[in-house]
Amino acid sequence: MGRAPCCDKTKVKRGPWSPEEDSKLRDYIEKYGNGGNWISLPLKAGLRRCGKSCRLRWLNYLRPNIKHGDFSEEEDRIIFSLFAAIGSRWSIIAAHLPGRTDNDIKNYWNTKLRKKLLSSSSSSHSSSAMASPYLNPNSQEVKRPLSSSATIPFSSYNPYAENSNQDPTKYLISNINGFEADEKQMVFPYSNPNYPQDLSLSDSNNSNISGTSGFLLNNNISDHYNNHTSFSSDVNGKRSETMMKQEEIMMMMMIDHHIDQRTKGYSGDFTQGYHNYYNGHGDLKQMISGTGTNSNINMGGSGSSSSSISNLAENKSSSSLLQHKCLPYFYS
DNA sequence: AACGGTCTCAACCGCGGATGG
DNA sequence: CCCATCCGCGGTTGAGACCGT
Repeated sequence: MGRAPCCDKTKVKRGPWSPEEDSKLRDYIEKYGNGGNWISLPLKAGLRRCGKSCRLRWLNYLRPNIKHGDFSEEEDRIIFSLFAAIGSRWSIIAAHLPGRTDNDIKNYWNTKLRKKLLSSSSSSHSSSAMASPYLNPNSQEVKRPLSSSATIPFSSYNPYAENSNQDPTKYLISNINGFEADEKQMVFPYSNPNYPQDLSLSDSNNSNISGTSGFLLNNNISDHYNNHTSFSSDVNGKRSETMMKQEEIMMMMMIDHHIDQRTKGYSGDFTQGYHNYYNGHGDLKQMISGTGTNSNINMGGSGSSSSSISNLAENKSSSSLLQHKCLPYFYS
């Protein structure tokens, strides 16, 4: 016993749209809008089409400012990053790519990007730096994090989702920065331009990407946790383990992104450290939870700090904090 | 040129959630 | 609270384009 169909399939046209139909639909919507009711629109617009078909045609093809054609590397990067964070939530991902539709991104992922991952899994020297975060370093098997069969349901993955009718990605990101969501705010891994000091990366004094030092992760987040009581009260004064895991993942993505940017044009090996800059015993989780003693993390390579850091990767194409530290959540 | 296999992407399907009576 | 209706989403399909032989 299935659900009743939305329209009489014998009375509506199906299949590809003709230019005449496109023109009728475009003219009608530009004149009257959809009137808040797609089902009744075809009749009013003089189209023998299902309302859902009209909606789809408008949203995916006819509406203004739709971008067709190849995706840029930057768009690839955003898709990869968001897919790693939230899985196949195409509409949310599309919201961060102006002019792209969820359908476009879904098709692009299924036909191109997924293959990019597969090909990178069989090559230890992938040319795609962004592909690496999705490789399981142990099995060399590619999995889709947070797919429908993922181990972490989204409701628990984002403990704030049920309290927010906002785009959960934005909500999450805004909470990382400790501020209200801002529609104009750029999505992670780009820092909030209004508050660049809150969570940012900068090059340390001795930033030689071929070895001696590296990057500083500047974190004033714990201050915000202390100062933003309404945020804290959302979770009864404490941030959940899940929330902190998410923040950790987001930070790793940001660090990866920064390293990728900083090492453009550099083809040699480099090492990537991960430790408390001053005390040598902190880690990202401590920093996020506010239990660490410092707000900086050195992302350096060899040199004076090398004895206390753990080198996570030796080759740029496979070096990724996300790969090494984030995947346990996905694969557990 | 002809054919078969592969790829692309617009369109469809059905489900879950939101909404309103 | 229940039910009907509609919307939006993610998964899937299949016609046509493309490619290799």
